[in-house]
Amino acid sequence: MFSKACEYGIRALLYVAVKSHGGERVIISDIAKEIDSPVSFTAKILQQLVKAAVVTSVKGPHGGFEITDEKMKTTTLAHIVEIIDGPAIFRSCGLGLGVCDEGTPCPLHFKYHNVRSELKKMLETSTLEKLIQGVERGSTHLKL
Amino acid sequence: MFSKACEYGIRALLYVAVKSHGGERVIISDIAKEIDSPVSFTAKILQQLVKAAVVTSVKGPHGGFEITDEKMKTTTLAHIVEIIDGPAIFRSCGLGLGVCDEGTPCPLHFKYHNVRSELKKMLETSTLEKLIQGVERGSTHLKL
DNA sequence: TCCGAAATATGACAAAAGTCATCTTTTGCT
DNA sequence: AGCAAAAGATGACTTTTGTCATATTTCGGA
Ligand code: FES
Ligand code: FES
Repeated sequence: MFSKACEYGIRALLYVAVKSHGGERVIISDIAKEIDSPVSFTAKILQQLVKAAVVTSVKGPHGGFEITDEKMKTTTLAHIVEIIDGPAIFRSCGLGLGVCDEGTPCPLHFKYHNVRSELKKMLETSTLEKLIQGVERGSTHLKL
Repeated sequence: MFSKACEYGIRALLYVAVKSHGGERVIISDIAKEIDSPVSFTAKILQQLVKAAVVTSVKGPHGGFEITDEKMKTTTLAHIVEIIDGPAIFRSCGLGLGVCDEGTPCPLHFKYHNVRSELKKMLETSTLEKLIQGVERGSTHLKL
């Protein structure tokens, strides 16, 4: 469904959000350990998200990643997926036609369109703030 | 969402089904032309589907691929996706956790589970027979 | 029986995704 | 000023996915 980069990116961001919520900055090695992901790859993805201004980074001693309460509230999974995997999943044809167009629909178009809308809605209504609540409560997990 | 192999496979099967419905066998070069796909790659995928007994092939002059009315009725997109891409899309965690388990759910689990079920239902209720109706009517397309 | 048409099998190759390692830059602290 | 800790940048490498090409097998028909 999503790329590995996207999966790691979301999990990393959620972990940063949990820590930032508790007032702590977090370093990449800690993130990778806590979400069980490759360190360097995770770093690359976080860089993308820093550029996209979703998360902020601080270099040097006692540096690390952090995310503001404001960003937690306004950033949705839809944003993150679009940044990392691009908009294709929200727009492209399920059967691989060049464009997904009501004018020349593929045989699956109308049904697929529904499911895709559900997915989109789900991602658009999932903010980081909401998602970390379960993690803080210990009822949901970022690794197994 | 689906791999290219899967997209080509579905489109190829639908084209075979349309032709078989009209009593014609169809050769690989014709399929590739009509669904706008690479010939050799499409051949490989069709071989997989022949092994899985979804479609039948006949070698030699006037050979080609064909699919019975019975198979068109009973074969769903869910079957095809599972044959080509495997069962991961129906079962794996949206955030890449090793297993998708109610016991140790990821923060997205419950919402994701819903969407995934919708997708599954959609694919399970889409038989080849139903899907080719639009193609025969000219209202849906296998290439643009 | 021989020829040609077709699927099948195999492997080389290219592109993309994912992983790993190394070096550079920035910055707080002593 | 110098050290060490951290992100940032870069590139090599591996694996997976997708593509292309070539040989082999099967079989109908002249
Ligand atoms: S045209 Fe295929 S999903 Fe819209
Ligand atoms: S555990 Fe992540 S989707 Fe079920």
